[in-house]
Amino acid sequence: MNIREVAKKARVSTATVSRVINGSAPVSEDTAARVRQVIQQLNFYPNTHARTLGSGRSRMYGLIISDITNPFFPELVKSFEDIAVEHGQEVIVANTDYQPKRMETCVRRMLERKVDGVAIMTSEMEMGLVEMLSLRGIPMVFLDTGVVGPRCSNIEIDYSGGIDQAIEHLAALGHRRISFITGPMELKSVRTRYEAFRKSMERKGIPFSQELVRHGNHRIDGGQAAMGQLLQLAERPTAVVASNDLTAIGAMGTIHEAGLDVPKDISIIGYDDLEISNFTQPPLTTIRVSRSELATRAFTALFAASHKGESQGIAYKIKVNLIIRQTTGIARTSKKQPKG
Amino acid sequence: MNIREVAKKARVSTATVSRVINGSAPVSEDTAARVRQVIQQLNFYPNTHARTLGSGRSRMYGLIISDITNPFFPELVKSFEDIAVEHGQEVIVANTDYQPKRMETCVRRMLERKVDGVAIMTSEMEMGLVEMLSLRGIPMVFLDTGVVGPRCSNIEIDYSGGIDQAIEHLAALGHRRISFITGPMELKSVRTRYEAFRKSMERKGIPFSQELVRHGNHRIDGGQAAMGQLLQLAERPTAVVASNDLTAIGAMGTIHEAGLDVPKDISIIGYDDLEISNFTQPPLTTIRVSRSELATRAFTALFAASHKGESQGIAYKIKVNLIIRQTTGIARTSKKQPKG
DNA sequence: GTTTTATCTGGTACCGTTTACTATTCCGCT
DNA sequence: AGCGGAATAGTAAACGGTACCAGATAAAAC
Repeated sequence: MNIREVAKKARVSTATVSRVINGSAPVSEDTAARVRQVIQQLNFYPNTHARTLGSGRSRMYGLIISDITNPFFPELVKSFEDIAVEHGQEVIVANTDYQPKRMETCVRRMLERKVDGVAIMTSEMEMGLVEMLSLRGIPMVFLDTGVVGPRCSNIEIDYSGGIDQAIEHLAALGHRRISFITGPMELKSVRTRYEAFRKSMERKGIPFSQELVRHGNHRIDGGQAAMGQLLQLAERPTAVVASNDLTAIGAMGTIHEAGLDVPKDISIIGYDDLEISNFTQPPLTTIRVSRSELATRAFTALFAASHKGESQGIAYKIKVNLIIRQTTGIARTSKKQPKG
Repeated sequence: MNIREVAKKARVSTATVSRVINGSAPVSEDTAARVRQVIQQLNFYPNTHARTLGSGRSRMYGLIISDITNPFFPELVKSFEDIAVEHGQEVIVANTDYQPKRMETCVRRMLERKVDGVAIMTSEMEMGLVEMLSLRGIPMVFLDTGVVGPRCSNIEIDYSGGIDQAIEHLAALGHRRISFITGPMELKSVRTRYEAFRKSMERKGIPFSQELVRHGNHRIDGGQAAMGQLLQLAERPTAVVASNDLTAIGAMGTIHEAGLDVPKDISIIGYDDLEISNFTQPPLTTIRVSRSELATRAFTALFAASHKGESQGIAYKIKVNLIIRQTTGIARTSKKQPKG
């Protein structure tokens, strides 16, 4: 079943069938109707590979993420796919598994499949790879790299703004001893958050001490471990800001196990606002990063470059906002430590 | 950059280059080395679309799931992808969003992309579509449909076995008043679990009453709502079995909000064993369905059919097992109801 | 020494579209 | 009537590989 059969049955040339399918050139209403009917009747659908080969455009975008298993990503993937399908594009996704090295495999897969553009939504990057794509004129969009150039857009998440809101909120509740649990420090976005935390504390005139900082891995177990260490402190924090929600969830678990209460003994703030964060016990106060906005921006940038001939990249900035739920409360006056 | 350029530079024919790339026919070590070097040097990688068009095989499998946002699926997707890549295949995934109608779009996308096989890991099905695939000789593998035929395999999850283990466990703890919260009853797998629950109760000689059954939607909010209703009961259950983990998590939330304790007042058992279920407060007792086993089986079935010419489908059965954590405990003697 | 066989290589017809480039028809206009 | 130009439709050359067929060479068998 191919375009030739359709053409024969509709008594037209393959070119005309192609024109009807793509609306790429005017076809008289009579012929068009006839062709459409045959297509329907034969249940014909064009072979995308042949299409790509012939036209040079695959109608596909690549989406590179760190790990589909990290709850931050599925929502992003879904939003991106939805909007893509709406615009007649397909999406192929690839995972880097947090390894910058695997990024190469991902990019290569994108190139082999001749994507019309690629959204790189991971923090771990290899700048050399940008070149591979850029060289071939493939539109790109990044997260937090800051690079914007021809066919290369960037989306910047206002991490600092979020941290500011968090510190502000905690300060208003009387917290002065605030911990921070980071993610893997290799990631730029993690360092950004950490730096933002320091500066924000400084700005608020809250004493910042290295002893209140612990490193996690952006997974639940990392949060648990880090919180474990913080609870060992002679004077433990009254509030903890975590680099992401999973870390915060892990921290909460450890606090509970230690027989302490959130938020009575310790307040917690996460980052991301995963869907489950609304259903933890108690529901997590967190800084929301809208995945759908992220997806929309990424798609828009790509679409502008690949379909509207927009050659200059765009620099977006995404605002985040603090969602106050029930893991933050008035600072416990530290005069009495149940566990000292 | 194409195979012709490589051929020219290596002073061989395109056929030879193709042979070197695919190892499809013997090539002398000298020429092969030369070709490989040129490929390296030019950083050449073949165009998959042209490859597919020429050979008729796309080296891609389709994976149809309900919703990537449902935490059950990402792990499945990942396992499936990993094993596929290991075998030189790629994966394209499509979501049905739980709508049987959208299944058609998914299947069509698979056909357009000429996949070498498709794994349909959703419960919502449209048997007519099987025909579309079957007609074109595309290998398939299903979840819980029971259909096995030429190039059509099936994986059956032993839902009943899991429910049996759950009821057994609860009975041993002295529970006699056990609730069940279902998922959307349109799904076969949901009905199977429900039926299994009834039968298992009967077998154990525990009185089963319709009033103890509530319907959820396999999402957290459904579990919350259903649990809310159960708490209204004059005599409320001492244990609840949920059709999946999300439902169980929702139910737990409602119980907490009502000022009751899990498992002291009410025991809870989920189904699936999501990653987060290990980190709820308290960690959820649940019936584990191994996603990686599911993925492996699905892939194996497809691979056997598409690469080993195995024409007869395979019927797999996957065992599940109860993971006892901390949401189940000794049944509270119902003499006193705090909220009556 | 000739035939057979195996190994290696080149030539080229596909695969199923798209897209120049042409060819035809039908207008309105001078 | 003759002409220019839309509007339609057809022809055929790409696109970048694969795979079949055939030729050439070398090794093996007789």
